[in-house]
Amino acid sequence: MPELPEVETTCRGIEPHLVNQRIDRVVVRDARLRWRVPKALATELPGQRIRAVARRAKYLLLTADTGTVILHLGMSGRLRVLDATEPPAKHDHIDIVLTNGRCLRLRDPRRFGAVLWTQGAPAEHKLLANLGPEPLEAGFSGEYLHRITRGRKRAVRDVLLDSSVVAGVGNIYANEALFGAGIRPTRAAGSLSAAECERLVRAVRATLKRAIRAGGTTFRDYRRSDGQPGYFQLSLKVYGRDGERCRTCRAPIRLQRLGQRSTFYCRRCQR
DNA sequence: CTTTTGACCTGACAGC
DNA sequence: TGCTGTCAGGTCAAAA
Repeated sequence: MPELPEVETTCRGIEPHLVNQRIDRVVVRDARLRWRVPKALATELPGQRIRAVARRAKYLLLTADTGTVILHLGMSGRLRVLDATEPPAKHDHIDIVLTNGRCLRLRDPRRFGAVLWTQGAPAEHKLLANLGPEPLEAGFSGEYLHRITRGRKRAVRDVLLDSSVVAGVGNIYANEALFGAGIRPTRAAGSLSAAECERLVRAVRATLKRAIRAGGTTFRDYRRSDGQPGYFQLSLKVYGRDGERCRTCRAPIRLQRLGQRSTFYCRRCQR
């Protein structure tokens, strides 16, 4: 469900409600997420203050006094800040209850999400240690993409989804960025010229920025932390539009299976 | 080393 | 209405 723009939107939405607040208790109704939710969460956090809320790739990092909560929304996760007295619904697995009576509540029907606790530097945590550069930061450049794709036969779409290459790009935005750059998702990554890599990097950046500005994409059931939908789905050029006409050239958008997942492209605009 | 595949889950939706 | 099959925004671990 949530890709980088959705996680960023969530991060910005919850941050003002959490920073400098003190944690009263942590309620774990179901610990069976992707990895079992550690008991340390409920024993360590009460009494601590949340110092910062940040995002790295699709992970949210809640910095407390003695450690950091690492939170991933998986495919179906959603975070909201509401009154702690609000009765939990089905799939509302975890509450971080604040002393001001509010709480951060995680709902995750598919339980592909994760909530972990680390006392060390988050960047050195096993899950974060091998992440590539943030797509909106300088480390993700055309020169970088060109260099690391030399000799690679993988489809360029799959390279964009590889979090060790670039962090936080999912299937929707990979497809949208490839349309923006005029490159077919199925192209071998190693076949891209330096100019194409530069175009692709610019397209990834532009697509993500516009999606963040629109509050993310509500394709199925994503919601912002305040319950509002995102609006970027109105701007999608190819994703989910198979059979419909290309907004640029009117040719029908193609759906193709690439690996296990769908990819969408315009045969005329993307080469 | 690179690349592909299977696995983890529930819910929404299409088609019968 | 209800059954069955398919698909889904992620990503790790194991296999090829």
